Amino acid sequence: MTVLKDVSGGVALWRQIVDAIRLDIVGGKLAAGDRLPTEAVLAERFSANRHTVRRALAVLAEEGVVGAEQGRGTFVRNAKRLSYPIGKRTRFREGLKGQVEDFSTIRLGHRLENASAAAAKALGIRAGAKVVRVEGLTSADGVPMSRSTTWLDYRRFADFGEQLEQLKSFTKAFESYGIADYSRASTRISSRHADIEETKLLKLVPGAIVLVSEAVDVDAGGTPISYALSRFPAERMELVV
Amino acid sequence: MTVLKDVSGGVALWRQIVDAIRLDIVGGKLAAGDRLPTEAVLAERFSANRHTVRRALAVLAEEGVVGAEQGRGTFVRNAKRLSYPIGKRTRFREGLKGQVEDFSTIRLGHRLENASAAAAKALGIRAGAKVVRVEGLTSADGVPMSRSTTWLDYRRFADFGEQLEQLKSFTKAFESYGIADYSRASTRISSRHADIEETKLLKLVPGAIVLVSEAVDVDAGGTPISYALSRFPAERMELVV
DNA sequence: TCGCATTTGTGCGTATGTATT
DNA sequence: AAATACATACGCACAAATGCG
Repeated sequence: MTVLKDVSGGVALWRQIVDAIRLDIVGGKLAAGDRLPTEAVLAERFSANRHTVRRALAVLAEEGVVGAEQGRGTFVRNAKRLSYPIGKRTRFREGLKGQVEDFSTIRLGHRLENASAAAAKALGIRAGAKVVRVEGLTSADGVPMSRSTTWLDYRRFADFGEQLEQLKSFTKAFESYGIADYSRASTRISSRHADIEETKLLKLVPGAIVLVSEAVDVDAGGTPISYALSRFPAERMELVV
Repeated sequence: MTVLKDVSGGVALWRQIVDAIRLDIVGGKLAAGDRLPTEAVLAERFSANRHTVRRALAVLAEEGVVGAEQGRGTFVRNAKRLSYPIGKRTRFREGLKGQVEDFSTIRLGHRLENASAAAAKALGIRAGAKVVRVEGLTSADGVPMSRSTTWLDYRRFADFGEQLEQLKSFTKAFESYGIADYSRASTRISSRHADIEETKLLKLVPGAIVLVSEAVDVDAGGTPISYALSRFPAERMELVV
């Protein structure tokens, strides 16, 4: 067996520092206009060299999150983060109202496929049964906020993809099938590094973290109608229960 | 201003491969006993050299997630992940019942400190006010599952640390202050890389991802009683709403 | 205006990690 | 297994801008 002497975890220190500082900022510990601790102090805090801290700050400056001023310090420039509420009656658009000006969802297409074990279990059908798969990408004020994939039982929602493209809204598409109301049955939240496709579509740097929500919606009678897998950039969103 | 030509995201390729394969396993695409694609195929899939893939597999083997057998292939050994329920009446122990045999929490001590802006806001007190800070580490079947820090208003819960050490349970400690019932007011979920302390205590590889839950509990009258920050290893846990 | 401490900006040398061939 | 190229991280030194007395 290969012995791994490796003590670094394959994630560069500067990136961990980027994540830590950004979390302090978007999490509210540091407000817009606040001065960050000096590079020397940050280096001490993260047990890193000042160069390494400077690299992290350079990344954040590139993003517009902080700005350095020679002789004065480094300051927080932009501190906003979106909160996405999760609950019984979660609706994407309503949830983010008031937080953003503009809001848009791009439909990335739909197709028929055979249900995975996870999708089948969630929808209460047998694995391998035909399901409609719908892909979408949602942006707020031009910044990608969510990459989602939704599966629906083909027997009940054969033309869901077309309905959705026409009606532009899940709520309305469900209405066209006689579902006046629906609610969230369960949401499972996990987290991982973004894959290549997500990195590109969500405009992330490789190695960024995504929050993954696995949601099952049910109609008024409690029957599962959709199984959705949404990926949120952890650096831009937090989920609120 | 320093120009960042860097296009890599500070995450080593072998680690991205580790994460991707582990995701297939804990996500259900690969079940226990399944044979992984050959190293050559994986190398092709990730656009990496076979050396790099072998390194990733070595890490997963070290974790016990996969095992390589010469001449036969590499197989999935262990595929389980725990689910932690979040809701109005979340209690840690009850939530994980049935999923684990043994369950233990180590109290890592407590102390007095001045409330951070976040803690103060959550507890409805002024920033800088005295708060009790309690540290804990919870393990299931000997595997660390959660590292948590809880803050409480000193004026109401001066001896909470001592009570907790004696009574061994938050619920009972709250009872000793006359709080027969409490419930979850809000939970915010975010995600980031584990810091050094978390890496050590949760027995993670450096660079691993933690799910961070910021929870506020309130008494029957709706008054905030505690503000807790829990960190879960994303590779071992998921949160269920 | 000057001096001084603080803080960011820059250069260079070295060691180790990463990834490929 | 070895050789190569590049990224990461550190240590030290010094320059440049700022703010204060």
